[in-house]
Amino acid sequence: MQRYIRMLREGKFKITPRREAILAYFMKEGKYATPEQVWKKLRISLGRLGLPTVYRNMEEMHQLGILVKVEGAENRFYYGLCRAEDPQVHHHHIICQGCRKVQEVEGCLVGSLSKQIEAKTGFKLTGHTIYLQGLCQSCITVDGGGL
Amino acid sequence: MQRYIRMLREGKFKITPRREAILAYFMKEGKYATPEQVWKKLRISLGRLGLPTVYRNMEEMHQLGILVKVEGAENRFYYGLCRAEDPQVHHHHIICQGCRKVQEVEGCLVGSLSKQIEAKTGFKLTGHTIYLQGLCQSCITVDGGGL
DNA sequence: GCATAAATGGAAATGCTTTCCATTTATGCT
DNA sequence: AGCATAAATGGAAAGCATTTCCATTTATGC
Ligand SMILES: [Mn+2]
Ligand SMILES: [Mn+2]
Ligand SMILES: [Zn+2]
Ligand SMILES: [Zn+2]
Repeated sequence: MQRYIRMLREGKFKITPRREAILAYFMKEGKYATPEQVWKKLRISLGRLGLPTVYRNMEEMHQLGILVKVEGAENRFYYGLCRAEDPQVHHHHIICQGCRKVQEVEGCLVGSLSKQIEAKTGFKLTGHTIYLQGLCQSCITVDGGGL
Repeated sequence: MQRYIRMLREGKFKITPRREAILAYFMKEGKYATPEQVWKKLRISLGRLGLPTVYRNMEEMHQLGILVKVEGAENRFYYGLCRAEDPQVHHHHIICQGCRKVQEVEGCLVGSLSKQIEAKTGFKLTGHTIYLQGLCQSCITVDGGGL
């Protein structure tokens, strides 16, 4: 938690109850969620909470590297906590299709292949985004988990 | 062209002037585009053309594997023509950030690494989506191309 | 404590995408 | 060629995730 608070401070953001609550939510859940899902949950304990506030804060946290952002089905965006030691260091994530848990995948999947890709296509690679879907240990066994 | 027409037929879709026009658009442009961009262009020559028709047809073509669908910035979706011999055979695409040209990248970037990923994460991989961004030959030289 | 810029919430706006439905059209079959 | 029929189409309206506005509240440094 302190880690993420520090990242917010470094980004010149104030530490507010709403931001702490959002961080706590993701620390506890460990799964990816939409701003609306977070809002519905936190609204209860926080009394008052605006949906735009949740959208704003989650997007800011994404910009800071605290949250991963992925496009789910149905044209909505989901966010999950990035647990890498240093989120700035390029890496990827895999998301469980059963329970929506997010897990780090260290290293870059494209790095070692980039030369080949550039040779074959004639393009110069400037960036990439990878969405890995899978099933986590517990969802493999119970087949379906929690979704 | 005939290739794509055949794919439509196999999907039980009728061959209409609108569908032919959309295919022709992508054959000619070779770049990715939003339904709205396609609509604005085709509306002129077709006289009458509904934006929902373009959305519907492009999404159907995407389902058939004729068009690639990517999320551009600003939360909009872009489509580009898939030129692989057999679109059903898994492969990837790279998109030029300069001129938006779409090009095939044969083979799978994850395939050879999947065992490693599964070993490291404990997840079982079930799928993946890769967005490769780059600069095509002509956009490398003129730095910026056409965007 | 105080000043001040940042954060917040509720309402309203945005804007991409989809739905509705009456009308038109492609296609298979006489 | 003519017909029947399910599919396709367009215009208007609706949906809906996300953003913007702005008056009020609050975190933070001094
Ligand atoms: Mn991460
Ligand atoms: Mn392709
Ligand atoms: Zn799981
Ligand atoms: Zn280019």
